[in-house]
Amino acid sequence: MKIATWNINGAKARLDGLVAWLKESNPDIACLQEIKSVDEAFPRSEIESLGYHVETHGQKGFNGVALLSKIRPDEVNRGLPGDELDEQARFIEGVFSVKDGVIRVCCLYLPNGNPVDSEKYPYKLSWMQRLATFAAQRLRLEEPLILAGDYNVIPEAHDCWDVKVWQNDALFLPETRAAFRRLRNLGFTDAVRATSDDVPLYSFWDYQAGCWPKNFGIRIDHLMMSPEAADKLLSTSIEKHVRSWEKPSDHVPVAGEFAFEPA
DNA sequence: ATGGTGGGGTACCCA
Repeated sequence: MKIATWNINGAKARLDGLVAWLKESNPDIACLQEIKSVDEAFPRSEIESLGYHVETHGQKGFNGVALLSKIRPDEVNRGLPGDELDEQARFIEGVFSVKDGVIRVCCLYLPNGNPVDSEKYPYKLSWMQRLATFAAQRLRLEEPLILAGDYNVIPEAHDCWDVKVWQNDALFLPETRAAFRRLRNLGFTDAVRATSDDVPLYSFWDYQAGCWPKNFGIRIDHLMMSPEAADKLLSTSIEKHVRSWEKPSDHVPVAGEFAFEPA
């Protein structure tokens, strides 16, 4: 079973690429971020016609997440718990039946946090605290759980092309990386690093200043796995070629192949 | 060189 995450940077603008990617990559579950669409305007029928169930948590103008799946979710939850006043659409969770039980997949779009001297950085850190609290609660279920999404976190120095450029950025500040490590220390494993050495690997290349042709990238899109999910991980892929497609997103899909069987 | 590009939606916000 293939589970993928992709920040598509606008569902309507990226529909052709999304359809092409679903046909080519054929994920069983796809977590999309930055759909930049309200639920009613999401291009649902085009995706359903490819055999996917579509669940969205949309918002006007920016943010918004979607969960596409070949198997119908048994349960769907929208919004990260812990702050009822937070109206930003950044989180959707689905529970799916598989052969030996269930898997739980959360699609998240973590706040960027820049500029760091604005209210946006404390919002990012509090969102990460809420995520850790939620994740710790979910771990007690002892289920295969995958927290997939655009974390807007560069975990380590080798996850960016030049530390000097990123050292004061909200994506790499010590407090940001410490909050990400807290997830790891709870028991979550980064799927890509579970299947690679500490070599530079990127999932995002800025549109500006020729970052893509120069390979000036960062790795900020992650699949974090509970122990029960990590036990089933077979392989991962960063689908880098998608960045060369026409009208690309600035992110590429990141996927994990898992030894879960359909129910 | 304080730039550069792109989506959303129609004046700026967000990344």
